Amino acid sequence: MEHSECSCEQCQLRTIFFSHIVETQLNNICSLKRETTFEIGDSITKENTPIREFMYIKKGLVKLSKTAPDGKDQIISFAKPFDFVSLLSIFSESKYQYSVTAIQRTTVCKLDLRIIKEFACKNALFAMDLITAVSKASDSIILENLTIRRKNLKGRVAHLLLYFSTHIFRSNTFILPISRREIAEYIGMTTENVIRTLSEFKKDNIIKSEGKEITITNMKRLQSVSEFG
Amino acid sequence: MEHSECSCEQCQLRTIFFSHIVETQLNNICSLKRETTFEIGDSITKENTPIREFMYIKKGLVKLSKTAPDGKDQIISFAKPFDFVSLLSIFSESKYQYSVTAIQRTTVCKLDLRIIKEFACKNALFAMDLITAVSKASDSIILENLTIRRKNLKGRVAHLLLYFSTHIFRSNTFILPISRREIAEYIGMTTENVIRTLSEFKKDNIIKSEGKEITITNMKRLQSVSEFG
DNA sequence: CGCGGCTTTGATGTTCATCAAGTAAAGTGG
DNA sequence: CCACTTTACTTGATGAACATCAAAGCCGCG
Repeated sequence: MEHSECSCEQCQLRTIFFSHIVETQLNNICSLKRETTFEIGDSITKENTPIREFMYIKKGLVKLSKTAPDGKDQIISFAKPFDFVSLLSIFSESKYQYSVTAIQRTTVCKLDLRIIKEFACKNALFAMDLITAVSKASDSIILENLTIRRKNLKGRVAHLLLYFSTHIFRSNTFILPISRREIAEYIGMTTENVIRTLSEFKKDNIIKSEGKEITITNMKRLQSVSEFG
Repeated sequence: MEHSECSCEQCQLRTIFFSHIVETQLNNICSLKRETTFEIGDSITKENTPIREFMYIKKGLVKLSKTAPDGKDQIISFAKPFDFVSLLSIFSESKYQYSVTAIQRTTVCKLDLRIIKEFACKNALFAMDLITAVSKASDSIILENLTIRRKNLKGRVAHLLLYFSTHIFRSNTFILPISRREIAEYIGMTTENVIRTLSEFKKDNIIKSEGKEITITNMKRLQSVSEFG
């Protein structure tokens, strides 16, 4: 974890997320921000710790997870910049319900949550922007979970590969930022069966893979497996 | 579906949900409300239809569901009064992502969504209340789904029985408001296996059941099945 | 270098879905 | 109101899908 600075003037989030905050107030907010960079595997927030900050991802990739009573992790979702993942329970709970962990080098901008709440209490349009963001973030998690639940093992693995290929990397070739075990924790299957499925995709020439490097060689086939599997 | 009226003066939701709206404005809002009563099985909202209204449940019980491309339904959650289920995607989407159906005689209060949005845009404290409600509603759905996913068949059925017993009816004896198939659609198993599990619970003297009437006779045992199963 | 974590494959067993068949209950039209 | 159709419920038999257990190779790291 390291601290760095990046100019607020060029921040794209500024126009998207704070569009209803006037310039003078915004500069005020920006002057209070703390920017932090997390390395792969670094914990950004931990479940059951108090929520004190409002955070957004400027760069990188994170996973959202929760540890079950038996010690096993469940991955809830992944988030990239503009996904505003830290919105999830910050307005309903005083403690994090989920952990957030960097799965790529990730830069996060933090603001004191009290300041954000104060602003929201005074600026209704900003509050409305927050509602929309919260609503979108939760909606996509709920929908994605439903989608995964109705697929079988192969369909789920195919779905995950397509998710990273189209949503995250926008390329047929990419470095999987997560381990086989993490895939399993996300799709709700065992590590062994995830590996078996990937091997099978490889044997059937649907993908090429070497370690974490994946190339989708037969996109149509993979899509069909995801849809009907 | 029938229309009726119930005095706003006694409405409990008034104090909870509209606590930051001044009396005169509130009376304004209340005068625009439309109250509707739905019978069991009646559709309250249908997925893919435009969202025009802000709704809250005053009485009864509903299920939230979505139809998969193959025609099979998935039940996302159940909601009782004060659960504000219609909050789910109304601020992020223009169409309902989910269907809401009455599983008990249910009374719903409807307000033009534009009016609510207008109020929220002017009244930041009200908007903050909305954020909290949206956040709570989605959080509990996401958490509940995670909880169910890590249980096996018996654990899931036990969990559902406990959910209705403790959350909804607050009694060891209750009339299940849903069919075996709906239980299956909620916990993600087949109808046959839900029935088999209930029969087994009955044989093991964990529950008594006759049709939809359920009595939990061995609560500790059922809790243990839910926890470890 | 050795240890632990990640990956891989195979063998085995359990859990659960599917298929089939029948009863009961509830809605439908003549 | 009764025959008819449909939907819900139930049980059993079978097989497929998936978890578990075991063993070994690989890689990074202290």
